[in-house]
Amino acid sequence: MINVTFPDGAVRQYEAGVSALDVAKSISEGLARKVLAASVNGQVWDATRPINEDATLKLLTWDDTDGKSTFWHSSAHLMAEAVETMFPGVKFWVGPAIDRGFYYDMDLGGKQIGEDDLKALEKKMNELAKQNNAYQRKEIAKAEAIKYFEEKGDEYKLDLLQNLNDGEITFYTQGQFTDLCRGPHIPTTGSIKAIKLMSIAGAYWKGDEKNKQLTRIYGITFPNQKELDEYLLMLEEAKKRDHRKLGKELSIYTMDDDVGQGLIMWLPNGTIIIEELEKLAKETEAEAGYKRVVTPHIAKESMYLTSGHLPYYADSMYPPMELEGEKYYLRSMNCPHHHKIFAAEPKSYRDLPYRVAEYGTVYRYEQSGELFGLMRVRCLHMNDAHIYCTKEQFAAEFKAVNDMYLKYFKIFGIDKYVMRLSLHSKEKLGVKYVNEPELWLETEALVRDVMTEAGIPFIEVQDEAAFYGPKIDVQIWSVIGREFTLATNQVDFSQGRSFKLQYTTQDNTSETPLIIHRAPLGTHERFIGFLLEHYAGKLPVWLAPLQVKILPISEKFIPYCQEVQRQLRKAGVRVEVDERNEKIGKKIREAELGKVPYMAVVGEREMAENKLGLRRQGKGDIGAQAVDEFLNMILEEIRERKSGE
RNA sequence: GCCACUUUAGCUCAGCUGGUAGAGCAACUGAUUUGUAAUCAGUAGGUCGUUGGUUCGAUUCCGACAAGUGGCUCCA
Repeated sequence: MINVTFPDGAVRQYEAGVSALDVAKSISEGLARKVLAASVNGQVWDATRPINEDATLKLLTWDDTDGKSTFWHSSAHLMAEAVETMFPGVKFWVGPAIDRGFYYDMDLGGKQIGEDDLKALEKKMNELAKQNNAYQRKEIAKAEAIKYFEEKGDEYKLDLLQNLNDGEITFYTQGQFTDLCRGPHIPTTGSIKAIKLMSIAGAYWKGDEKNKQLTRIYGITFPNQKELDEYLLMLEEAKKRDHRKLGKELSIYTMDDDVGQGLIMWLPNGTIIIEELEKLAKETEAEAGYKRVVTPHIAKESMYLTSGHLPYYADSMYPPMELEGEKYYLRSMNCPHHHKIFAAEPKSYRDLPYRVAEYGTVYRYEQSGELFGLMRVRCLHMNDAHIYCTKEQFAAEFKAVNDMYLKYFKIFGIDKYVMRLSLHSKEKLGVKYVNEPELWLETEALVRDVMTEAGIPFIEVQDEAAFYGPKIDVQIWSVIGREFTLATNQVDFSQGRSFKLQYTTQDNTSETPLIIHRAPLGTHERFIGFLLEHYAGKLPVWLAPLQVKILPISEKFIPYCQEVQRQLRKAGVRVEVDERNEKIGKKIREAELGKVPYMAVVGEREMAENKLGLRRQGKGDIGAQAVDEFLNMILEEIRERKSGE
């Protein structure tokens, strides 16, 4: 007999060799039907795998993250079985569970598949699921495994086997399909009741674009149809707040084939948002001791050789223009110009920290397939600044930048993000990163310490640094789940030396400053794209392109409305009168759909009492108010940059 | 850049197996002068992304190119 300890601390005795599924059955049949996998001594196991020793046991169901991912991983195998049935000779690479569903990468031997194939595969998967086949685990010797896949001619699984040893190799079989897999899996295919194959994509083998491209099929499954329907509905809802849709509906920006891919033209509404953001940045930066500068969008090749952009970043730059025997590049970053500003006049330690800020326009030649609405474009406006400081000043300056983020995030109510310490990768020194192994480690430690001391939670990721140093990136997600860096705070130990930037110390010697590159508001493009989604288009009053819409009940009240408009405009409020010959219901509806924060209905009563019949977007009628009373209220809301709800 | 898909009026979308296109909203005109999420009527608007090919005939079939979308690689 063995002792099985449950999450609540209860201990029950079972015969050795009992499976988690048996345990579940001993509790209730209903529970047994729901069990997908089990956590045995903290490891996720097949629910059917025998437990031979004392163990702590947690039964995993659809409600557990590990239960879901086991379910999805098993679904990937089910899909593979369907694929193999329909396309004999297919070779498989890997098929993991992901945040939402699963995928499987495969080599279809040059065969192209399309959406019709997905439908056929779904149908096949449903048939196979109904067979209710068991997922059977088998431990297997390496030699035998190699033999199996050699006979099958599957070089991908053979590649996987290279890194595995005897004793850690298992095969899983369900129905007619056998796969090299560490598991675990759900007990039987029958619990997969609702299946949706989402898309086909190319995926480079091992994620390297020099390798062959495999076919990847994404799918998702659920234990019942209702949850699948809900999931698909949720995706539909998310699309409604997609910044590309809102950007069009609210006339924020436009693009044009004749202008070029990834080149945003900001319409008047979008431009208002830009100007408000810049106002916020300029106020904040002035307060924090930054000086503003303005620099050109191009520079000669020589500067980008000095900066390291041409050796390390050339792929992301537009090709040069030649004139008068010189090559000029459109800039992809503002830093070199700012370094020249630093170098323009001699600096002493008394001038440091020297902080220069510019809403800098940069151009990046992003590959066409990477462009994405406002989030990934080829011309961007960065909330850029560079801080030149001594080593001693670094920690305080770096922290001050982090505080600036947090201050901004509070204003915008941004709370779903991850701070990421992006480190270099040793293998790519001299290729992607400047070749200074010691300095990398030193500055990475410096940043790590600042973050730890400030008590700001962060994660560390290899091979994500800038070419000139490590950075803290703030990661956010678009409504369709794509991850982006919203803001960034970077250390640069390299360009100061390349540009021979120096300051005179107290001892009258020369030192090279450390440089911080920072963009707490990221770029206008990505930040506004993010804000549109974050607010679902319902921007707070201070950012709203149109803040108040005055809606006359009939044309008799237009002169009064225009007078109110004059008053509000004089105070700096963005206001318009809906003078159209329409009924009030329609004017309200359109203002609501246009996401105008305040609507002022004006009829006989309001005009007689010098009032406005107010509505708040999304909330409906909030009662009548005197014009100056309303003006004071909205001015305060704007001044305080209140977030609305 | 690579894989898959999409592209019809300003917007959202119909258009079965090839016989040169339709709706709703928006726009314009007129009527109505309106009290908290769509007043009624009329008018105008499209060489069906571009370009080759197949065909008596192409929005429809095939190819190329462009842009967009979902991924991969890459990134603020």
